[in-house]
Amino acid sequence: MENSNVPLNDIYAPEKRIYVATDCIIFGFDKGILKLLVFERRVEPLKGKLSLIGSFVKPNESAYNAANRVLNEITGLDKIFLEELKTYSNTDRDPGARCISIAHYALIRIDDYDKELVAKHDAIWYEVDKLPSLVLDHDLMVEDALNRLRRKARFYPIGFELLPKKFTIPQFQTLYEAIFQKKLDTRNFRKKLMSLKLLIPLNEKDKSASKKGAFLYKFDYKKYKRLEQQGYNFSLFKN
Amino acid sequence: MENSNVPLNDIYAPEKRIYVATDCIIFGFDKGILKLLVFERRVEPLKGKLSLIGSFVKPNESAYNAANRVLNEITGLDKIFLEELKTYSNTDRDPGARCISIAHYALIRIDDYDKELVAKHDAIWYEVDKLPSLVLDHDLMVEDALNRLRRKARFYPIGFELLPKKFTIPQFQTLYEAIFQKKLDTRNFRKKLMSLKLLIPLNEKDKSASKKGAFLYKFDYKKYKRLEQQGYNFSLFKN
DNA sequence: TCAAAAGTGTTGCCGGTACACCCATGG
DNA sequence: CCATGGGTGTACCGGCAACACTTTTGA
Repeated sequence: MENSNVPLNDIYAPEKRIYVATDCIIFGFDKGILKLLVFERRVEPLKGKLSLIGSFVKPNESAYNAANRVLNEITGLDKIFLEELKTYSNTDRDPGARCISIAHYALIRIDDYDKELVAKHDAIWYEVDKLPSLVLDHDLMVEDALNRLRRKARFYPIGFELLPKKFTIPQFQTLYEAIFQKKLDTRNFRKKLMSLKLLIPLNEKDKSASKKGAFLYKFDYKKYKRLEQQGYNFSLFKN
Repeated sequence: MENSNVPLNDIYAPEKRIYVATDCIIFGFDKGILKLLVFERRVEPLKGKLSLIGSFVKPNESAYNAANRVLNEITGLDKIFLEELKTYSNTDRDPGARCISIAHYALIRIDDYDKELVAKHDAIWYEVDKLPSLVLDHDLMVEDALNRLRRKARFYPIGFELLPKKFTIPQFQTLYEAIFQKKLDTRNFRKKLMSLKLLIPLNEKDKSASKKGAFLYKFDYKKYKRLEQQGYNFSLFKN
């Protein structure tokens, strides 16, 4: 708004209050499958119904901070990938009150989070394509978040946000196949990923998935951030 | 939020109220220059200061509707390009009150709008790169909107939203040069634009800019929308 | 007749895509 | 010794970028 330093009752509308909340679409990747963290209500109202995890935005925090707080309460994680998705503000979206939600989406490493915390909050990981219907407009939020994730993953190598800190190229590829729901060519994917020069090779192999074992890498986050600020083009596919 | 059908005082936080507003970053294109519509305060407080045009979101409208209403009040225009940009919700962004703003950006044809309405609202078109500092966090909003416009224009031929209904190829190119702030190659630009097959040639010339005159075209909006839904790739440049 | 903008093709290069086989190893 | 997944190279093709001259016409 364009004003400030004026008494509230002067320019700030005395209209009916609008509540401000945030909801988080939390993606994880586990055993080759893309998952979503949702929350099952164990009490009335809407007992047994699934919903995204959210909260009101408190007076002393930004919407981003609110989303971050929610995420931290449930997963114990901090400083993870968290971005604003969009705002949902239809007047009839929440029959309980006039309430808008500033949705955020997050990418987390499933093996990092505190499993006890997750369980304690009645949160459950669902496979993205087996997710039942959620309350309110949360299905729409999930759909929008998936589209956003796909666009983002096409142009940025954000896959690493969902993988363990040490990961293999085949893991990375499996993740991308899960996101885009199609098979990718091993050689081309590898070539492209390597050409970004953002993976630091480790002298270690992960033998959990094969007898031969695959080399582990870690992501050069600092270099990535530097290039990103220079507007570097990371796109992993054209189509 | 995850709840509904419960008394307000039950789950809806009784915390200090957060006000919900929207601000519009309105782009126009006139005489080869990219412009922004801002609003000059003629009364205290902040007399003479420039600000974006905004409003509180009313209880009976969505944020998008609020932005649309604001735009309509000032320009008389309806059904124009209008998209959510992002939400600004830092606790200290508005010293007058705890207020968040769901910013939207709009692209309008300057020759279409009602000049009287604009003048009556103390609104002024400023060249984008000569824009003075605005109040609150509005400078940041403008910067974000410009980046968004550039990204959007790189992947979608949205230029037509800013041009008159009948326009010439050189006009289109000048607009893109204004957006990206660099010269583009005439032949390549034309070739690429034509290859999209979204321009309908008219048997008319516009001689206002040259003696030879340039052919006029109109945009095939329906075909564009159809292709857009199919996920067609419109990108006008790679870099 | 000239100034000023409109319009037009070709070529090289880079990057995307398609495609099939050998390697290493644990069981 | 074999089944399983890891890892590698090449050839074609389309699209991007670079580049200069002719056309039209009002003044």
